[in-house]
Amino acid sequence: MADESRAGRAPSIRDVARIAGVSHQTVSRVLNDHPSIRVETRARVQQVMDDLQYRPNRAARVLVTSRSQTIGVLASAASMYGPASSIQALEQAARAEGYFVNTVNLDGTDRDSIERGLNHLLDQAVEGLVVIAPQVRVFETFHDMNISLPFVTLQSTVASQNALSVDQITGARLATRHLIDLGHRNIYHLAGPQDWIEAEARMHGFLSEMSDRDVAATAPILGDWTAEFGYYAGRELLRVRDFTAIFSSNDQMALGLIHAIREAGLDVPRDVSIVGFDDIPESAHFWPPLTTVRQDFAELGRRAIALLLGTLDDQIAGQPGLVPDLIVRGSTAPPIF
Amino acid sequence: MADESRAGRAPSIRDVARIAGVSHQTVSRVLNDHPSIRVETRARVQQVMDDLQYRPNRAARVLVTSRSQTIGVLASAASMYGPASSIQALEQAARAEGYFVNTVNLDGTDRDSIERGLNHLLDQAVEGLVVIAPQVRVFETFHDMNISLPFVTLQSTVASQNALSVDQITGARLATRHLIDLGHRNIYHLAGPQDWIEAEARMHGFLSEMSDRDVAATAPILGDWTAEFGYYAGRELLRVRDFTAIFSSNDQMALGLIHAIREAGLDVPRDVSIVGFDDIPESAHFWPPLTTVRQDFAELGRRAIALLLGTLDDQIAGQPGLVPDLIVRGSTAPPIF
DNA sequence: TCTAGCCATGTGCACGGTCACATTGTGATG
DNA sequence: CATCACAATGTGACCGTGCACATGGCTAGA
Repeated sequence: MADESRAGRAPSIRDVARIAGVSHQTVSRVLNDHPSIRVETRARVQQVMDDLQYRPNRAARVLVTSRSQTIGVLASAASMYGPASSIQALEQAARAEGYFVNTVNLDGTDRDSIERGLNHLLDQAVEGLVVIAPQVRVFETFHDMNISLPFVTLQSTVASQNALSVDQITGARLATRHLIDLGHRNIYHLAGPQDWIEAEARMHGFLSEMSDRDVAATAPILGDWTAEFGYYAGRELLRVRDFTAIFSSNDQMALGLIHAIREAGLDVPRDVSIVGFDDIPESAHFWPPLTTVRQDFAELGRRAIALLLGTLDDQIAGQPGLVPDLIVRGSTAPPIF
Repeated sequence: MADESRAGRAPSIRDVARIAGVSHQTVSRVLNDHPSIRVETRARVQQVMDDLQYRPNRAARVLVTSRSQTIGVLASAASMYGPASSIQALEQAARAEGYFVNTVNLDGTDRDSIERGLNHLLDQAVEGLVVIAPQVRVFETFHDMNISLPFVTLQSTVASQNALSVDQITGARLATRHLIDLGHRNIYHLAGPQDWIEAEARMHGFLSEMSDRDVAATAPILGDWTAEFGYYAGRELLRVRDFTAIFSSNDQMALGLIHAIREAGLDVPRDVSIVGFDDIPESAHFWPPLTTVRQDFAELGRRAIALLLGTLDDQIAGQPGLVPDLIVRGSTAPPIF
């Protein structure tokens, strides 16, 4: 019937060309801002494109150029505060550079899940990869796959060209030092899951600082990041009350700890001092407001894109990495003797 | 040099065909599980594909079929607890149905941002859209664009075929009723931003319930969802202490309120009862544990996919929508007279 | 034995762009 | 005035798949 485009297919470059009375190549040139086009011609073609509501077919373009202008993000634990913040910032940074971002949430840490996610991204012909692999397992599995694409890993605290992270050891040391400086000598550490790279780094930082200051440390407790776990761990710890401070590996567990402590009729920070990690937005309004270690997740995301796109200035590149800050609030105080 | 594939291009269906000694179409059949292929042939082709590490070119496939097997998610506020939970569940559900998911985080609520995000998804030839549009503005702007694609909107409390949401009004009524039943008569409502659909619905639910029970209501306070705001609003409210309970439109603001109340030397729930909304995982460990309204965000995400793919059983389709639950914990008690 | 019908496979084109190269016309230069 | 460079445009092939249709062989029924 209509002579425009048949079979429900969207108008193509050739439809535009025919109506505008030019060759398909000229239309392509308009599309790509080629300099050698008469203003008048460009305008006419543009007009037809608007009339037809023409939109270039990305698949066709990707097919011939093998370039997608897309960066893939492989994220595990994407709903946690840190990763979520990084992703958001990263997406914005990428967009500013003219790139698209495709995010895949892994549904597990097993090799299969990772492969599935990776395949999805490779199918999209992504040109680079940002891997948020906070778990050892994901990190290693990913590396084993030896990808030929340029990629950057986030939150993995590994001395490497393309691994970006906030210095967890320093952060943990800061937290621990703060407690020691306040006079605490019996300090527990509620760590994250064993298979999380950053959890291990924080634990390491804690133990190093304790040892450097000649304070005896008990074995850290391995948690699962949830407030729930912090609560039960707190209850357990309170059965033998042989500590005056706890350094929790994240804010949620710290919240659970405080809950347990207070439920036992004790006070934070009078009876027990608590330090968290991450500085989630809620921490400032816990009761008491939580002393914690702040990491700049957004900056991490931005740097990932900069590194990936190679637009990293020497200035930033020369920096030793992101350093976290200790935010002292109300959950820490000197111990009572 | 090598006779395999030239110019760094990945091996194609034809490379596989040549080496396996069949036509490219036969390879295509193996790829698509066509029934009429001799087992032996299939095995041989499969072997070559493995050897070459062949992976089908999605762009080519999309180009010819105009089907992408991809669902687009247009998300605003994707880092908030609700949307994030829905997205994660939705992604999993889609994957189970053999679909991929592409998520775009809007970087603003203006028309331009929405258009950019939408264009990105359309470029990917998505076959359906899930729009997480909790703000009025996003919701309306999106509808104005009258998309020809099938789509579902989430979190928008609108009576419509393709708008899915938890019943906010009921939720707000539940919270309010709980407070009234406890004996409270001076109840404030700390609402969400005016331009959020669900904030308005909750406010509406609050006012309706108050009016139904003949309890006079003061004008709600318009917040911004943050604990920070809740804190300052609390401080402000406490200057004239003319209430015994506050229903906060989300848990974060409730946290801020509790902070302010406690800082003023008062107790929750003895002096003031607080009810939140959402039941974020931390709420159970606030001090006191927060009475709040739980919404099943994950189910919402799953239903979005089911609705979009039309696999929704009549049973579910007939249901009136998701109903939230009141979770009574420690932040509410009868008022002191 | 002939033929219909199905199985297994092959041939050629279409999808919607980009790229390399060809073809004009035009003004500057010697 | 011939030559040349360049601007503006056109032509045809190609990217890697899937689809429609063709082909040949084999089996079963008339």
